[in-house]
Amino acid sequence: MADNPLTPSERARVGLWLRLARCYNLAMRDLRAGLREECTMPQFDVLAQLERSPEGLTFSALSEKLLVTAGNLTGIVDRLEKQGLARRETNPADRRQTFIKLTDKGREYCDKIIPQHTHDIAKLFGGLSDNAVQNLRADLEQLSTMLSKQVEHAET
Amino acid sequence: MADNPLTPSERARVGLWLRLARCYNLAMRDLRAGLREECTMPQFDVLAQLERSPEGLTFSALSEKLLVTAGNLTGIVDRLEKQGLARRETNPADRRQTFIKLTDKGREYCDKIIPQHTHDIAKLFGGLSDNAVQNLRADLEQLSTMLSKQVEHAET
DNA sequence: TGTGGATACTTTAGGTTTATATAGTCACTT
DNA sequence: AAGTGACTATATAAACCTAAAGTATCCACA
Repeated sequence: MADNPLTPSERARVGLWLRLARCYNLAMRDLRAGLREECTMPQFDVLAQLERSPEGLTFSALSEKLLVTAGNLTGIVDRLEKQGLARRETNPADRRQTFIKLTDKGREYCDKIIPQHTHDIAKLFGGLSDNAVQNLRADLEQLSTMLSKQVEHAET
Repeated sequence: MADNPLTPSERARVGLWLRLARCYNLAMRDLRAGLREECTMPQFDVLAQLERSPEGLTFSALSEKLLVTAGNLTGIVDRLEKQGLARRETNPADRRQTFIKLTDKGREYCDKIIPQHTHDIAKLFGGLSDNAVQNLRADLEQLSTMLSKQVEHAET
């Protein structure tokens, strides 16, 4: 059994990561249950992005925003298309690209489901004071930009 | 287009959730890459739990700790068993229960891979000061207990 | 001694995710 | 004008994940 020079500083960072993951999973579980019977979480994420971009979004744009691989989006968009909520539209100027857009039905659907989901989120985090929310939000904003840099740097 | 009474307070909570999810996904992506070729993240999570419990863990205990459904664990443990890293052991006192334990090979494997993963985490979060880590860790701890209560309460 | 209810794991069906491979398209170079 | 390399979307296999239904076991109580 190799004696393991685990410094307090390392231990604290592991603890940070475990708690971050736990919060994410707890919230995810609750919010998924709120959407159930409506649509899946990844499908909702795509719809919510499309709703903000009436001009449509390409697979790569969605991929960056949602931190999901483009290969993955193929299937999600397939299912949204099958439900009549979204549609593909090839870019005539660059036939490699495909714009994904909401259908009218998809837009109606968003008008219903986005406020509902927003309400679920507000309720789930309702136990925090507005002040605590502001602080945590700012800290996580800072953390996410740090992580972006870190990951980007590690790739090179 | 229904005009949408989205209060600043709600908006802030949605922002908190989006940033939490973004941090989780960024970190997950990086840490998964560090484990690749070794084992998958869910398999690692199970191994790390087993390593702390030499007496073994039941599916339900693992399910609670990892926030993963028991049905899901069946497959993960199957794969660990196939790799010779873990084994099932029926509880003679209650034959409904199964203890999952590390094999010797599994223990050796953990001795190697856990410190490596710990190092990856420490490096990924290395950009934060020890102080910032402590604060964020405490805030997330508080958030996770609040979410647990909230979810539990919602179930009733 | 049954019998009903609870518990523990497995199974099934539908989705999601990653990694990898493939093919079409475009821009730029030679 | 053809070739190279990069970008975009798709296809596939293996793993993961949830919810819900199914099976075996245990326990309390009549």
